[in-house]
Amino acid sequence: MDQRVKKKATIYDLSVLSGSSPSTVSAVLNGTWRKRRIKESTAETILGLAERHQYTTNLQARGLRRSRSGLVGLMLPVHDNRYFSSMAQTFEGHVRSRGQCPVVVSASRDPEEERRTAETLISYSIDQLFIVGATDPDGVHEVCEPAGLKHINIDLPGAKAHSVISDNYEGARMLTEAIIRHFGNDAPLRPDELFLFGGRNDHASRERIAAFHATKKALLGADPEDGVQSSGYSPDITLRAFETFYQRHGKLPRALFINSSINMEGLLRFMAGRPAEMFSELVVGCYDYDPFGSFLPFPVIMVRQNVEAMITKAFELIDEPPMVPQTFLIAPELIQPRSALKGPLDTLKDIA
Amino acid sequence: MDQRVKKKATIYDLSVLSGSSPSTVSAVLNGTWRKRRIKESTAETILGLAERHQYTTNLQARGLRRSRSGLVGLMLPVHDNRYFSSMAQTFEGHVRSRGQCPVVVSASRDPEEERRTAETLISYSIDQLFIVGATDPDGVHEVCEPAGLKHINIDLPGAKAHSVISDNYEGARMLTEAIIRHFGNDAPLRPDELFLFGGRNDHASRERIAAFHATKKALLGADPEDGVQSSGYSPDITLRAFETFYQRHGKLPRALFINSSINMEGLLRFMAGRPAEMFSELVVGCYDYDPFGSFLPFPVIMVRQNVEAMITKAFELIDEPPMVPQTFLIAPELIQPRSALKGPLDTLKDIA
DNA sequence: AGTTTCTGCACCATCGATTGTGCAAGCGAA
DNA sequence: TTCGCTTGCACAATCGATGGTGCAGAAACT
Repeated sequence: MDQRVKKKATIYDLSVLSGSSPSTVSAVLNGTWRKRRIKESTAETILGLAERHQYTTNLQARGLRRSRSGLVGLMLPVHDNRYFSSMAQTFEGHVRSRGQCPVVVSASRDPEEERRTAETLISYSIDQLFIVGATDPDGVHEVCEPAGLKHINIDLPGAKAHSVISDNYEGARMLTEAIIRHFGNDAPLRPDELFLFGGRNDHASRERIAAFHATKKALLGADPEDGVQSSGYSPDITLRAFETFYQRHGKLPRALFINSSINMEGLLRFMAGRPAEMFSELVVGCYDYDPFGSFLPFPVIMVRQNVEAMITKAFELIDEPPMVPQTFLIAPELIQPRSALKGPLDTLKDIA
Repeated sequence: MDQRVKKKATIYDLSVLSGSSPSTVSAVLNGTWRKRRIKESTAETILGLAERHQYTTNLQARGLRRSRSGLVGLMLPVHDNRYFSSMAQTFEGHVRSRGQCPVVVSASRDPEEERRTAETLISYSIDQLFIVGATDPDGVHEVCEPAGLKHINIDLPGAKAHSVISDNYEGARMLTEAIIRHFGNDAPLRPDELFLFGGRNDHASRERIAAFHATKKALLGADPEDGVQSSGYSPDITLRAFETFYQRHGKLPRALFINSSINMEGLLRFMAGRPAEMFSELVVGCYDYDPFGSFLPFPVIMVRQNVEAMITKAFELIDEPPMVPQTFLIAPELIQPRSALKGPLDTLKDIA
């Protein structure tokens, strides 16, 4: 009946089998046949044959002809992190519901890699590109623009394309305030007891650091110079920052503002092998939400960025972009310690 | 100089500009020009023009002609989980180092979606497909086989394609033993104080459950019937399982074997809003490693599956597959509480 | 000088689908 | 009967790159 090891059926095969021309077959299979005034019975015949012979469209051929592919790209800094992986999860849902195919790749926060990755995706004629947390969004823009690829920045803004980012200043303000207030009036926090770890010189870090400074000053009346330890987005560099701090001061601060969950992993590394009691008085604020991180043995106040809202807004913008590049802020949410929130996985059905 | 809004340069454009034929241009650009005895100076001219005009290969056209795409697919159940996201991260590294383009998609543990996703990827002529944790690996195989697509199962085995999975039995044995031994001899664990939560009727769960039973019997001398609460791979169903248990017994077990980090999130949800003291005596073993999970306020012994080894083995197998489908076991590793291990992100460079 | 062997490249079919255009047959109206 | 409109489809160019084949001219050899 069917050919077994044979190659896949094409419209030409179906054309021979049905006695119609390839163009007719094509029209029937891609749904434009009514517009082309193909008889219903002809269509049925062809659809039947397609079914029987397991026809599937060669999307590379279609893409070549149409010069688009049905692929929608998401470029992440990294996969292995709950913030970005929830981004990927949410993104996939949106893309699928539009009948397109999501493609998720990471570019390691390397500007060079970011551009190469964008170029590769362009070579596959992807239809849209969502650029998350790029180190050099405008560099990616320079690649997308001449190719006519619609793109949008998420999480870290660029100057040349629309951006949807979380309101880092407000989030960091809330977080700093929550950390300070957590101590109450019995043993109030002193300005030199609250430090920020993590971050580099990107827009998000700058905003967060600015809010951190401002809020400390506003609520604690002062803000020593050395309150910020940049340590990039690397657990190990953050670990070393903690070790250095510890060597110098003989202890950790009473309170920490940690710039991201990746930096928080640096704290974990610092904790490993040291006695749990060393951290029993610690209060931590972490910009990013991780369900497990929320249940550590000390209070961890977290900021959850509203991924769903960011992605939704990004789709809106990419569909009908305003004339001039704008940046949209999405309000993040303060999460109290010991909170287990629902995430994108909760929309999937599962069986026991 | 350059055209700005103009379409992308093609080999035909370069052909005109250089005075060579398209096939010569093609050969030069794809590196086969020595084989075709193209003069070095001709090649240089063309490469210069390509550079100047920002030529990039249209990979859909190449893919159509060659009937492969340079894309390598990874199909995950979900993104938003450290096990799978580390899989994605590791996979990307391997694919990139081979000069190909990784494509990561998730299929929600839905057999139907899994097959559809495979079909879509096939339509793009992907070169290889790595199928991770599929609910119906053989269903996916049925789709890949006739298309001649090389594929391999990871994490959950199939009968029809090679599989690389973690040694679930041994992992669960170690984990169960570690949980039991954690109690020492002062207040040794009774068989009815250790319960397993999570899992469904898949190969991994079955192995783990079998090892759980066997080890309980071996070390504790008995194993009550109701020691296992399946709750799929869903935090919410797991939450309900804990609630039900709690209602029935008025307390949690002293010790828990949790089938995966996703189920562990169900425990988090149970913890949320309940006093921390309720869990102060708890000992948990979790099959899966999550750095934050390792530092919860009670001892959490984890099993880390060796993702790097699994991916490496999978690439070996997909490159030169043995004749008959085989399943390869990769030893997982027992992780003591409060461990912050390095992960795939640590291979990336970062700046502070 | 005549023949063979290289060099260096051009020609052209091909991958599979899309889409603008053209045209024959059928039908109704004049 | 003839004109004109509609119906239903076929034709053929096209998207961009690839690779088998063939062929001129130069070089090497007898």
